[in-house]
Amino acid sequence: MAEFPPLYIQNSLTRKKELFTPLNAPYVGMYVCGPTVYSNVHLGNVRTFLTFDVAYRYLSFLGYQVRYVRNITDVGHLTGDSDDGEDKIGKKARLENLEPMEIVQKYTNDFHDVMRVFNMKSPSIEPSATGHIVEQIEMIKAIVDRGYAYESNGSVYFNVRKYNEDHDYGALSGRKIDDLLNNTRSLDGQDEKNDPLDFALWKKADATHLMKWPSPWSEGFPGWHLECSVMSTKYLGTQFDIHGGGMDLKFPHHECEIAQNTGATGEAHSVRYWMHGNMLTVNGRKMAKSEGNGFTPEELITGNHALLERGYSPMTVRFFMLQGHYASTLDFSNEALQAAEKGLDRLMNAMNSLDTLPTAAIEPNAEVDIAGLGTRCSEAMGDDFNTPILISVLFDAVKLVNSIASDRIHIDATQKDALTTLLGGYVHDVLGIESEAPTAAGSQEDEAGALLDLLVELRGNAKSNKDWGTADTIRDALNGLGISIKDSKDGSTWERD
RNA sequence: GGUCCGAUGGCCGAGUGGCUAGGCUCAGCUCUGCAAAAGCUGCUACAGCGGUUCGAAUCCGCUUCGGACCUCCA
Repeated sequence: MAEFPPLYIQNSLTRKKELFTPLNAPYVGMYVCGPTVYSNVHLGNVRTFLTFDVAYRYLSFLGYQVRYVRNITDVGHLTGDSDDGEDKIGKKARLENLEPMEIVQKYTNDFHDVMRVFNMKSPSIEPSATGHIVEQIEMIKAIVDRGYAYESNGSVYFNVRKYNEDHDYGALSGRKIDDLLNNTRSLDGQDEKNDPLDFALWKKADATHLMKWPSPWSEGFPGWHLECSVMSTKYLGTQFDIHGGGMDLKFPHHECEIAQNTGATGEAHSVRYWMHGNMLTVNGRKMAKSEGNGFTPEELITGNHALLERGYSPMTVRFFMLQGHYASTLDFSNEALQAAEKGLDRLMNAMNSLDTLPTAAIEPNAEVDIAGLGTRCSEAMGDDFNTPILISVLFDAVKLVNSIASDRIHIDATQKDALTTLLGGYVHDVLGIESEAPTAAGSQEDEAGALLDLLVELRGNAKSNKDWGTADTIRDALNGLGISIKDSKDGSTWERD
């Protein structure tokens, strides 16, 4: 690890960029709030998971052994904060006429498909809320024992005011409890709570409720915020390194999480670095289902959506998102996607030409500095995972590769290896960018490739005979099939558009 | 209403006191039978007003516009 520059992370809790020092190097614990599986994920969700996928990849790249925990929320997420708020899963089950666990399975499968399509690494552990009901009940007991929660009509609520006397409720989100109180809207059906600020740890279920479990207080279900406190503690301990999630979870979800953990143990902040990914916007507004401006990855790929001029590949979208920093809002537009598509194409062409790069036995250019490129790459990532800067350095490498390929610059075999390792490491391992394989099956692809090679060879012969008509006929016909020909001094090559 | 954040060239998007971000687009040139690809060159911007400073896109103040959170949200 010594050869890499230090890693700095913007910590939402302290609002400072801090040197990252793991609690127990070389181990790193990272918890990320996963999806509530009651509907298809949209592109905005994808952005957050991409942010932490890259963090996971880079930490691993640095040599850390990362335990990456990302939960599945399959119970407890209510449609509103009032007492008659319905569980999102239960509601969807009613609407789709399915068992709640069928809903959970259906959308969990969808989520995993999407993660795969965008080349996200699987987390080390993917726990679900329903699998940890016992632990959640235990944590509620601990919080009650410490006096920070109370029972009311079979439900249990967290006592925010009492907690705030001993600790700082609002430390993460920068809120003052009195401001919160003054600005809390009056919601119906909050009679059970002593204070509008209090939030549910356990909710008593009515007779029609589909998902419920026995507890010391009632047949019911856990509150939404509780699962993350419980599962992060169970798999990463009461203190761990990184906690991530979307910006919109900062309050109240993460604030409540801190309160629960602190309330249950008496120990202050259990998370050392809080990271929050910013929102994907459309025409300046947050992409959200309620706005009707969200689209699913499938719509994105097919282009079958009013906002999309045409389809874009998952890698194009991945690359597009990585060209912005995770902490900034990123505005979606067709123009930006198309620009990213071309840029990615240029990057991947350079990657593909690495194998055939010529190496000169003599006089490699002195100014070629592969190690320097590598330093700039790791410095960029070390500065709060600054992928846009990393990509700008990678394009310098692309320029170098192209110059070598066209004999303008010479390198030796050692430098070629270093360049190949560098690009492979940052493009594939860190950024998770892969070439998008043609859809054709392998053997057919081989056959087609052989035919294309033959056509290119025939065209080469025609060119040698200055038979431009034949040469252009072949080129134009292939262009019509979506295959372009590139001529160079050493001959011609083909590639699919 | 409260809290916080943002405004960068034709477009997207980094950068936070002096030094070329990068990608895409556009124009010219080189190479090439032509084209494509590639390379080179050019287009050199920081919402407005005021202040601090030898020097500000970058710090401070005000103004305008936009957004997020405060309710479920990645």
